Amino acid sequence: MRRNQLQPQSLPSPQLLDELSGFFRLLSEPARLQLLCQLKQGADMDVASLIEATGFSQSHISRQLGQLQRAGLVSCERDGTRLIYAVADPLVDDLCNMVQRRLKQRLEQQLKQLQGV
Amino acid sequence: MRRNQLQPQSLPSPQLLDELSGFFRLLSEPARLQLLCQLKQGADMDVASLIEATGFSQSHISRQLGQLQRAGLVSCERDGTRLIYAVADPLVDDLCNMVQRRLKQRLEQQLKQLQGV
DNA sequence: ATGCATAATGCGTGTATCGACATAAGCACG
DNA sequence: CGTGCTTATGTCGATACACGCATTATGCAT
Repeated sequence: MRRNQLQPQSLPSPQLLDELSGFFRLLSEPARLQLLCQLKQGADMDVASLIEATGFSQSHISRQLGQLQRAGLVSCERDGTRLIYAVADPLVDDLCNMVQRRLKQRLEQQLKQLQGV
Repeated sequence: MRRNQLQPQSLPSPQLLDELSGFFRLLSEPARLQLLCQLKQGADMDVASLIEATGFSQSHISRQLGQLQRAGLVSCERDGTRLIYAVADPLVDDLCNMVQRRLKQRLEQQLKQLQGV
Protein backbone atom coordinates (compact mmCIF):
# COMPACT_ATOMS: atom_id res chain seq x y z
CA MET A 1 0.00 0.00 0.00
CA ARG A 2 1.83 3.07 -1.17
CA ARG A 3 -1.02 5.35 -0.22
CA ASN A 4 1.28 7.92 1.21
CA GLN A 5 0.44 10.71 -1.19
CA LEU A 6 -3.20 11.34 -0.46
CA GLN A 7 -2.71 13.93 2.21
CA PRO A 8 -5.25 16.74 2.15
CA GLN A 9 -2.23 18.94 2.98
CA SER A 10 -3.63 19.56 6.43
CA LEU A 11 -0.33 19.72 8.23
CA PRO A 12 -0.73 22.02 11.20
CA SER A 13 1.32 25.18 11.07
CA PRO A 14 4.17 25.67 13.50
CA GLN A 15 2.13 28.27 15.33
CA LEU A 16 -0.78 25.91 15.82
CA LEU A 17 1.63 23.23 16.92
CA ASP A 18 3.04 25.60 19.51
CA GLU A 19 -0.37 26.61 20.74
CA LEU A 20 -1.55 23.06 21.03
CA SER A 21 1.57 21.89 22.79
CA GLY A 22 1.45 24.94 25.01
CA PHE A 23 -2.05 24.08 26.06
CA PHE A 24 -1.13 20.49 26.80
CA ARG A 25 1.89 21.72 28.69
CA LEU A 26 -0.44 23.44 31.11
CA LEU A 27 -1.93 20.07 31.91
CA SER A 28 1.41 18.30 32.04
CA GLU A 29 2.12 19.36 35.60
CA PRO A 30 0.50 17.44 38.46
CA ALA A 31 0.36 20.58 40.57
CA ARG A 32 -1.74 22.47 38.04
CA LEU A 33 -3.94 19.49 37.39
CA GLN A 34 -4.47 19.16 41.10
CA LEU A 35 -5.44 22.79 41.39
CA LEU A 36 -7.95 22.39 38.60
CA CYS A 37 -9.44 19.32 40.23
CA GLN A 38 -9.71 21.05 43.56
CA LEU A 39 -11.45 23.97 41.92
CA LYS A 40 -13.84 21.66 40.15
CA GLN A 41 -14.95 20.11 43.38
CA GLY A 42 -14.76 23.02 45.74
CA ALA A 43 -16.62 25.10 43.18
CA ASP A 44 -15.30 28.46 44.35
CA MET A 45 -12.22 28.43 46.50
CA ASP A 46 -9.92 31.10 47.76
CA VAL A 47 -6.20 30.72 47.63
CA ALA A 48 -5.88 29.85 51.31
CA SER A 49 -8.04 26.77 50.77
CA LEU A 50 -5.92 25.77 47.82
CA ILE A 51 -2.77 26.16 49.85
CA GLU A 52 -4.16 23.97 52.57
CA ALA A 53 -5.55 21.42 50.13
CA THR A 54 -2.41 21.04 48.09
CA GLY A 55 0.40 21.84 50.51
CA PHE A 56 2.19 24.05 48.03
CA SER A 57 3.62 27.41 48.86
CA GLN A 58 1.58 30.52 48.30
CA SER A 59 3.91 31.84 45.65
CA HIS A 60 3.79 28.64 43.71
CA ILE A 61 0.03 28.48 43.73
CA SER A 62 -0.22 32.09 42.72
CA ARG A 63 2.01 31.49 39.73
CA GLN A 64 0.21 28.38 38.59
CA LEU A 65 -3.17 30.07 38.92
CA GLY A 66 -1.79 32.94 36.91
CA GLN A 67 -0.87 30.63 34.08
CA LEU A 68 -4.23 28.91 34.15
CA GLN A 69 -6.00 32.24 34.19
CA ARG A 70 -4.05 33.63 31.25
CA ALA A 71 -5.08 30.54 29.35
CA GLY A 72 -8.69 31.13 30.31
CA LEU A 73 -8.98 27.90 32.25
CA VAL A 74 -9.83 29.55 35.55
CA SER A 75 -11.38 32.83 36.48
CA CYS A 76 -11.34 34.79 39.70
CA GLU A 77 -13.33 37.47 41.42
CA ARG A 78 -12.50 39.57 44.41
CA ASP A 79 -14.09 39.13 47.80
CA GLY A 80 -12.57 41.83 49.92
CA THR A 81 -8.87 41.20 49.93
CA ARG A 82 -9.20 37.60 48.81
CA LEU A 83 -9.50 36.19 45.34
CA ILE A 84 -12.02 33.45 44.73
CA TYR A 85 -11.05 31.19 41.87
CA ALA A 86 -13.26 28.93 39.80
CA VAL A 87 -12.96 26.69 36.78
CA ALA A 88 -13.80 28.69 33.69
CA ASP A 89 -13.84 25.98 31.04
CA PRO A 90 -15.24 22.46 31.18
CA LEU A 91 -12.85 21.32 28.46
CA VAL A 92 -10.14 20.25 30.86
CA ASP A 93 -12.49 17.93 32.67
CA ASP A 94 -13.57 16.36 29.40
CA LEU A 95 -9.99 15.86 28.32
CA CYS A 96 -9.04 14.28 31.62
CA ASN A 97 -11.99 11.92 31.50
CA MET A 98 -11.12 10.84 27.99
CA VAL A 99 -7.50 10.25 28.86
CA GLN A 100 -8.43 8.44 32.05
CA ARG A 101 -10.73 6.10 30.15
CA ARG A 102 -7.94 5.48 27.70
CA LEU A 103 -5.43 4.70 30.43
CA LYS A 104 -7.87 2.28 32.01
CA GLN A 105 -8.58 0.51 28.74
CA ARG A 106 -4.89 0.19 28.08
CA LEU A 107 -4.24 -1.37 31.47
CA GLU A 108 -7.12 -3.81 31.09
CA GLN A 109 -5.77 -4.78 27.72
CA GLN A 110 -2.31 -5.38 29.10
CA LEU A 111 -3.80 -7.40 31.93
CA LYS A 112 -5.70 -9.58 29.53
CA GLN A 113 -2.55 -10.05 27.52
CA LEU A 114 -0.77 -11.33 30.58
CA GLN A 115 -3.22 -13.91 31.81
CA GLY A 116 -3.38 -16.09 28.74
CA VAL A 117 -4.63 -15.40 25.25
CA MET B 1 -15.82 30.01 56.40
CA ARG B 2 -15.82 26.26 56.42
CA ARG B 3 -18.47 25.83 53.73
CA ASN B 4 -16.36 23.91 51.27
CA GLN B 5 -17.14 20.45 52.53
CA LEU B 6 -19.70 19.26 50.01
CA GLN B 7 -17.24 17.33 47.86
CA PRO B 8 -18.29 13.88 46.69
CA GLN B 9 -14.74 12.82 47.64
CA SER B 10 -13.83 12.30 44.00
CA LEU B 11 -10.41 13.83 44.26
CA PRO B 12 -8.06 12.03 41.89
CA SER B 13 -5.28 10.11 43.55
CA PRO B 14 -1.70 11.28 43.18
CA GLN B 15 -0.98 8.32 40.94
CA LEU B 16 -3.81 9.19 38.60
CA LEU B 17 -2.68 12.78 38.63
CA ASP B 18 0.79 11.68 37.62
CA GLU B 19 -0.48 9.44 34.87
CA LEU B 20 -2.74 12.12 33.47
CA SER B 21 -0.07 14.77 33.58
CA GLY B 22 2.43 12.32 32.12
CA PHE B 23 0.15 11.69 29.20
CA PHE B 24 -0.39 15.38 28.58
CA ARG B 25 3.34 15.90 28.86
CA LEU B 26 3.79 13.69 25.83
CA LEU B 27 1.68 16.15 23.88
CA SER B 28 3.35 19.19 25.37
CA GLU B 29 6.27 19.07 22.99
CA PRO B 30 5.84 20.48 19.48
CA ALA B 31 8.29 17.93 18.11
CA ARG B 32 6.25 14.96 19.30
CA LEU B 33 3.01 16.55 18.20
CA GLN B 34 4.53 17.15 14.82
CA LEU B 35 5.61 13.54 14.54
CA LEU B 36 2.11 12.41 15.40
CA CYS B 37 0.60 14.72 12.81
CA GLN B 38 3.01 13.53 10.16
CA LEU B 39 2.16 9.96 10.96
CA LYS B 40 -1.53 10.70 10.79
CA GLN B 41 -1.23 12.05 7.31
CA GLY B 42 1.45 9.90 5.88
CA ALA B 43 -0.30 6.88 7.26
CA ASP B 44 2.77 4.66 7.45
CA MET B 45 6.13 6.35 7.39
CA ASP B 46 9.63 5.18 8.02
CA VAL B 47 12.04 7.16 10.12
CA ALA B 48 13.89 8.60 7.15
CA SER B 49 10.69 10.29 5.98
CA LEU B 50 10.14 11.69 9.43
CA ILE B 51 13.66 13.02 9.55
CA GLU B 52 13.19 14.77 6.24
CA ALA B 53 9.75 16.06 7.14
CA THR B 54 10.70 17.46 10.51
CA GLY B 55 14.37 18.32 10.19
CA PHE B 56 15.25 16.75 13.50
CA SER B 57 18.20 14.51 14.05
CA GLN B 58 17.80 10.77 13.80
CA SER B 59 18.56 10.23 17.46
CA HIS B 60 15.99 12.74 18.57
CA ILE B 61 13.28 11.27 16.43
CA SER B 62 14.12 7.80 17.58
CA ARG B 63 13.81 8.85 21.20
CA GLN B 64 10.53 10.66 20.73
CA LEU B 65 9.05 7.74 18.83
CA GLY B 66 10.19 5.50 21.64
CA GLN B 67 8.28 7.54 24.16
CA LEU B 68 5.18 7.61 22.02
CA GLN B 69 5.41 3.90 21.45
CA ARG B 70 5.79 3.08 25.14
CA ALA B 71 2.65 5.10 25.72
CA GLY B 72 0.87 3.13 23.01
CA LEU B 73 0.31 6.15 20.82
CA VAL B 74 2.26 4.81 17.88
CA SER B 75 3.15 1.33 16.71
CA CYS B 76 5.79 0.11 14.35
CA GLU B 77 6.53 -2.88 12.20
CA ARG B 78 9.68 -3.93 10.47
CA ASP B 79 10.17 -3.74 6.75
CA GLY B 80 13.62 -5.09 6.15
CA THR B 81 15.98 -2.92 8.12
CA ARG B 82 13.53 -0.07 8.38
CA LEU B 83 10.82 0.53 10.90
CA ILE B 84 7.48 1.74 9.65
CA TYR B 85 5.62 3.73 12.23
CA ALA B 86 1.91 4.45 12.40
CA VAL B 87 -0.53 6.13 14.73
CA ALA B 88 -1.94 3.54 17.09
CA ASP B 89 -4.62 5.52 18.87
CA PRO B 90 -7.09 8.05 17.50
CA LEU B 91 -7.39 9.72 20.88
CA VAL B 92 -4.62 12.22 20.25
CA ASP B 93 -6.33 13.49 17.14
CA ASP B 94 -9.58 13.94 19.01
CA LEU B 95 -7.87 15.79 21.80
CA CYS B 96 -6.07 18.08 19.38
CA ASN B 97 -9.28 18.85 17.54
CA MET B 98 -11.06 19.70 20.75
CA VAL B 99 -8.29 21.95 21.93
CA GLN B 100 -7.98 23.58 18.54
CA ARG B 101 -11.70 24.36 18.51
CA ARG B 102 -11.36 25.81 21.95
CA LEU B 103 -8.41 27.99 20.97
CA LYS B 104 -10.35 29.27 18.00
CA GLN B 105 -13.44 30.05 20.04
CA ARG B 106 -11.33 31.89 22.56
CA LEU B 107 -9.71 34.05 19.91
CA GLU B 108 -13.04 34.86 18.30
CA GLN B 109 -14.38 35.84 21.66
CA GLN B 110 -11.43 38.11 22.33
CA LEU B 111 -11.83 39.63 18.89
CA LYS B 112 -15.48 40.38 19.52
CA GLN B 113 -14.57 41.90 22.83
CA LEU B 114 -12.19 44.25 21.11
CA GLN B 115 -14.39 45.60 18.35
CA GLY B 116 -17.16 47.08 20.42
CA VAL B 117 -19.35 45.67 23.14
C1' DA C 1 31.76 -14.41 8.41
C1' DT C 2 32.18 -8.89 6.14
C1' DG C 3 29.98 -4.96 4.81
C1' DC C 4 26.11 -1.80 4.41
C1' DA C 5 22.06 -0.15 5.75
C1' DT C 6 18.91 1.72 9.56
C1' DA C 7 17.62 2.39 14.38
C1' DA C 8 18.79 2.80 19.27
C1' DT C 9 21.71 4.42 23.10
C1' DG C 10 25.66 7.02 25.95
C1' DC C 11 27.02 11.28 26.84
C1' DG C 12 27.29 16.36 27.04
C1' DT C 13 25.29 20.97 26.79
C1' DG C 14 21.95 24.30 26.98
C1' DT C 15 17.48 25.88 28.37
C1' DA C 16 13.27 25.80 30.72
C1' DT C 17 10.69 25.45 34.81
C1' DC C 18 9.42 23.64 39.32
C1' DG C 19 9.17 25.10 43.90
C1' DA C 20 10.67 27.78 47.99
C1' DC C 21 12.09 32.06 50.44
C1' DA C 22 12.02 36.82 50.75
C1' DT C 23 9.99 40.98 49.35
C1' DA C 24 6.82 44.10 47.24
C1' DA C 25 2.22 45.47 45.85
C1' DG C 26 -2.92 45.93 46.53
C1' DC C 27 -6.79 46.33 49.56
C1' DA C 28 -9.59 46.93 53.98
C1' DC C 29 -10.05 48.93 58.53
C1' DG C 30 -8.30 51.50 63.02
C1' DC D 1 -1.71 58.04 57.95
C1' DG D 2 -0.17 53.26 59.51
C1' DT D 3 -1.31 48.11 60.43
C1' DG D 4 -2.61 43.82 59.03
C1' DC D 5 -4.11 40.54 55.59
C1' DT D 6 -3.93 38.55 50.99
C1' DT D 7 -1.86 38.05 46.53
C1' DA D 8 1.88 38.94 43.13
C1' DT D 9 6.75 39.09 41.85
C1' DG D 10 12.20 38.92 42.08
C1' DT D 11 15.61 35.72 42.80
C1' DC D 12 17.78 31.31 43.21
C1' DG D 13 18.96 26.24 43.55
C1' DA D 14 17.71 21.87 41.79
C1' DT D 15 15.90 19.05 38.46
C1' DA D 16 14.08 17.65 33.97
C1' DC D 17 14.52 17.14 29.34
C1' DA D 18 15.21 18.66 24.45
C1' DC D 19 18.56 18.10 21.01
C1' DG D 20 22.85 16.86 18.67
C1' DC D 21 27.19 14.11 18.13
C1' DA D 22 29.38 9.92 18.43
C1' DT D 23 28.94 5.18 19.15
C1' DT D 24 26.79 0.86 19.42
C1' DA D 25 23.32 -2.57 18.25
C1' DT D 26 20.41 -4.91 14.79
C1' DG D 27 18.97 -6.73 10.37
C1' DC D 28 19.82 -7.75 5.38
C1' DA D 29 22.69 -8.89 1.83
C1' DT D 30 26.77 -10.92 -0.38
